[in-house]
Amino acid sequence: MAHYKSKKITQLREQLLAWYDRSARDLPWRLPPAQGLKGQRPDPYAVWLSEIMLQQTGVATVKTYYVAFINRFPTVQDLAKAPLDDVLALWAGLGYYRRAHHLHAAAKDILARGGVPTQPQTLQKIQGIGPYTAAAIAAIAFDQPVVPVDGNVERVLSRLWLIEAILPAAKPIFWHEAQAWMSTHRPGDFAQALMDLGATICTPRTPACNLCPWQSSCGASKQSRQGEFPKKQVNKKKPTRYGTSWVHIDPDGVLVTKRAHSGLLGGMLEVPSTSWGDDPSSDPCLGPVDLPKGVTWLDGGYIDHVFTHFALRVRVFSAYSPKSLPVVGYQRLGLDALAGAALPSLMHKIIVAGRSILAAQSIGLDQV
DNA sequence: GAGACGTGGGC
DNA sequence: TGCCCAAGTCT
Repeated sequence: MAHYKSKKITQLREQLLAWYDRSARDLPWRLPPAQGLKGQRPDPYAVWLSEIMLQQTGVATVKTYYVAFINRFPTVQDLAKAPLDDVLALWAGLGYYRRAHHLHAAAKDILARGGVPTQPQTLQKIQGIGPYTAAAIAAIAFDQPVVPVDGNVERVLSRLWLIEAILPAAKPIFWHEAQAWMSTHRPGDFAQALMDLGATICTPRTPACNLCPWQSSCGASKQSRQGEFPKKQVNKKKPTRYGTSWVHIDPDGVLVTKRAHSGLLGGMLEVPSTSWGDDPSSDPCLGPVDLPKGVTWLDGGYIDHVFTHFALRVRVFSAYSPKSLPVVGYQRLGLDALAGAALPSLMHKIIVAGRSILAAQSIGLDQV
């Protein structure tokens, strides 16, 4: 590290921390910087939980889930002793459900370890905690001198220093660049300040450079090339897959079953469905053979849903039975229990579509 | 290294 | 509509 850059970094650190002291976002899991300056630290459990929820997920979305989660499971003990299904139900709609499985297993692990580890190296041994999250928890919860590198930090640093390296291959370069900022002076606040800057000022599109404490030092801003950074590999187009689902409602509720614990929507509930294939005209009769017999299936059209790596078009059929109709291998989910169930957004959409078709036909009016 | 893994919002 | 984006991790 050249001496001039080291000196520059010290100055920039102070500018950013000063900005953070007056501009820090007020977040449910966060300790305000003023309290941190008085020697307080946030609850490591809260920091860990928030960081897991924030992986690839926006702050606005996480807030609601975080509050519900921390109220239901105020401590790591509460989480560790809870049934997995309760955890999945609270996670429903947040996505990346493997995170919830990891979180539950990690709670037991953390208990066994006597608490949340303080060192990045140890933190990374825990399920669901990678290089970023380990550094974030160590810095924010324990004021360890590390600089977590997430998408915000990559964007901010690439613009500041005009780093042309292409992500994600260049992740090691960014990690190295970021550690040059490491300091024992307020490392937790510095980490959060960097992320706040990326989230509120140095945004992907139309950054608010005029409000940025680093504007006069920013290479991209000087050259009006903010939009070029960070350099990223272009995304591949995602394929479309097709399937069929059946929404069956009787007095006990809608017919559902639990998906396998591994893979897509792992451990979550689903309505009877075909597998999802590449053929748009695949025969829906290839679906579950144990659907209720002797009911009239109404065609509910289709609904579209987009996953990370493929788009999905599901044809929906729905039917109502005025008397209980149990099906082997399935359970009934009461219609008043939908909101609190482990239903992924996709399945929620499908059920809503199925119900609206029945309602439109005035079928089972008071029940559907 | 590349692909799997959700969802909602912005433009 | 479609594409990008959001505090990544695991295989």
